[in-house]
Amino acid sequence: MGRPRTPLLDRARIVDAAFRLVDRSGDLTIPALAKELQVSPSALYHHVAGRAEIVAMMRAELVRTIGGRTVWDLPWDEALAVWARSYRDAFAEHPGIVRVLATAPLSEPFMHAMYELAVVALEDAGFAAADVMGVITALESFVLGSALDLVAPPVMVDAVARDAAPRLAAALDAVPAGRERADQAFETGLRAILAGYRAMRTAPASAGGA
Amino acid sequence: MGRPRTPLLDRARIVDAAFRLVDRSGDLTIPALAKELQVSPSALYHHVAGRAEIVAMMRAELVRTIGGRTVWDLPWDEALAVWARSYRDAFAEHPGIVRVLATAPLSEPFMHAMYELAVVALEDAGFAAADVMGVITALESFVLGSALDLVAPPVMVDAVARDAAPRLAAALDAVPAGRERADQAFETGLRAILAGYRAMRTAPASAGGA
DNA sequence: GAGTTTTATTGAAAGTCATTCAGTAACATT
DNA sequence: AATGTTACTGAATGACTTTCAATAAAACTC
Repeated sequence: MGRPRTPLLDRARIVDAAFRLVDRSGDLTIPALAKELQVSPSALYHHVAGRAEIVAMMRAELVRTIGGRTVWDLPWDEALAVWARSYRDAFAEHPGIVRVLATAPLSEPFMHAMYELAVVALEDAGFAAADVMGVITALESFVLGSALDLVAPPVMVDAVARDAAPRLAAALDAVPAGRERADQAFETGLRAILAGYRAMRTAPASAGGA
Repeated sequence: MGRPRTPLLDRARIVDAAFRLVDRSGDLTIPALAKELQVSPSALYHHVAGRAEIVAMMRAELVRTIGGRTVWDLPWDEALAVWARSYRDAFAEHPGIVRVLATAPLSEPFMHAMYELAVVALEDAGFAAADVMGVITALESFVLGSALDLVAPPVMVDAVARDAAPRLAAALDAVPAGRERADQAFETGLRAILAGYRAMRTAPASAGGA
């Protein structure tokens, strides 16, 4: 009892353990986290405001690793591709974190630096000022949706459903299983979006109802 | 006490109340749902197996409304656009349901009929068999990500951050707020993806859709 | 270096939530 | 009318987040 000779906790150790826990169990609870850290649950509250703050710190850590991997000096479309891939990879490295984050996502001050770089790169590449945020947001939505897809249960077509949906069954047979399936879909979508963006840049479409 | 003269609950009334609750509070708890239905929490367990089943029923209801709205007789790209918009609209009509569903999404037998129609339409339009599922999945990922974006807190750039991220601040000023912002980003991304898909398509199997 | 304040932990407790189960009274069947 | 079934209630369990007084070591003050 009482204060330990050397501190058992700090914010870094808490986030690390939180990642370990989520990667292992797919869930984040205070009792489990305290156990992982060999500490009583209430001890955590001297270092973080609560569970929500731990989640926010994990999100920040994730964003940090994304931002660090992207090189905005590349041509804009290559830079966007690198950005999207490392964004999704960051989720793929921690499967199960999507479930924890999906309920209150992103748009933290941490994102500002990253967004700033993206805005500059796209405007310098010739995108209309009014379009830039839409371009970034749409790509980010695709990335987040693809991260969800990564952890979604696979579409199963059993023997019964095969009769009702033969073409679907055949289309699924033509595709690999598991992670590779999700990777292919992601690359397909990424290529399509960037192709569309290239066309939009030369012939700018003011998004909206026009 | 005892059995009521006329039944207070059935599965339909439970789902309805669950939608009302989620639309109002953004959350789904058994006590709140029971209160909405003027019933004790334990009464619900005579009609559904548990909270997870209520969520599954809400998901099924959502999928039902999506499938009914799409017309696959249109040219493939228009059909895909209608499908994506009604998919997202279904979420937009129940903001807050994304949070409840995001942790275990879709790919139910309910989706099979819809997928089957999409596969047929795309293959008839000239997409390679190996590409079709990727095309559908990528678009679906974009739709789900956009649904998440719909309920995400807006990116705020306060006075301090304005200095650190001036171009981001300007780009945000060039864009409307709230729902319209999300709608614009969605339309931007949808147009880009479809443009990319058009370029990817090899050649129409036969002139014009059935 | 003795006394005081600050700090990092524990353990108990309150308030929520999902779920189960024994009781109860109306309905349905014979 | 007797019996069984059905649809509810209320109490209870175990898990969760969070708060707070108590404790003892560390850090500071003089």
